[in-house]
Amino acid sequence: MSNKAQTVERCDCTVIHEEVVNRVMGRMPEEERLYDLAELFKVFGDSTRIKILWALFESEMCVCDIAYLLNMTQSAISHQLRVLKQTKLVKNRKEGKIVFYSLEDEHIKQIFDQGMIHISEDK
Amino acid sequence: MSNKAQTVERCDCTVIHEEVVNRVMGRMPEEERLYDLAELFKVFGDSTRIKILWALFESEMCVCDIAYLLNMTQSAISHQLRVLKQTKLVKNRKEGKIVFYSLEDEHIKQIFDQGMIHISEDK
DNA sequence: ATAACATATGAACAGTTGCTCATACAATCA
DNA sequence: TGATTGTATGAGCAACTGTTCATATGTTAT
Repeated sequence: MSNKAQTVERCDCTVIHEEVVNRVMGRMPEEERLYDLAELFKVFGDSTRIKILWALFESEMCVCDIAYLLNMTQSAISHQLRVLKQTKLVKNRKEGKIVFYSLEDEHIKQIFDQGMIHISEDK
Repeated sequence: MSNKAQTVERCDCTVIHEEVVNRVMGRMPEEERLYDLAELFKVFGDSTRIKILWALFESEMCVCDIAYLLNMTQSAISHQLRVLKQTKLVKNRKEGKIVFYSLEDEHIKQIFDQGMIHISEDK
């Protein structure tokens, strides 16, 4: 509605192709959804977390094993697992003092596979 | 090979499930590919860049129009377009003083769609 | 030429991120 | 009980990121 009025002052140049802008504006997803999408990708945008998730594609693992596998500190892994848990990408299960982490949603693999395809297409 | 020897000193705890670790280790993609994947997602991990790309799904646009559409500074958009160009996600075409940006690879949309599906599944 | 406009770019700054280190917590075992 | 082991967590920090601001570049119009 008054989207246009809101946006005028920030852009320091003239709108050149108003029809295009209006059409695209009408087809953009909600601001909040795009923000959430960016937040999801932000979580994927760290190689430690990518490695953890990829490891969990194969099997549930405890913190110690993941740390060993990735050649990293238990603390570093634990911190990252917390991030992954907060964003509902992994869940955990306790067995004595050992905590096993696994994927919350196997769907993630498809996103990674799509990403891999993109990377492979680069020359 | 000597992967195991290499990694021993960093992990400050005992490996508990050696069979699991070894199996997973054997099935992990190359370090570099996982790094590249993280780099790709890192680019997607910013809502400004997500918005720009989503806009370009619809139509090629010039810098000014994108800035207006997203209610942001021309400079901010220009900086982000540079990032997207460097990572080969967008290309541009010059027409007089106007520079039109468009997607380098329509494939990206599929990654975004997968991400959107994941977000929607959250309660 | 000079002015106007679209875009690019470098410096600077605030905010964020991922790790380390020390330590706390929790479960098991002696 | 105390010692050991697996995990979690807070503080601190160096590195990075995204924006703003000022200015440069390049094109068109007068």
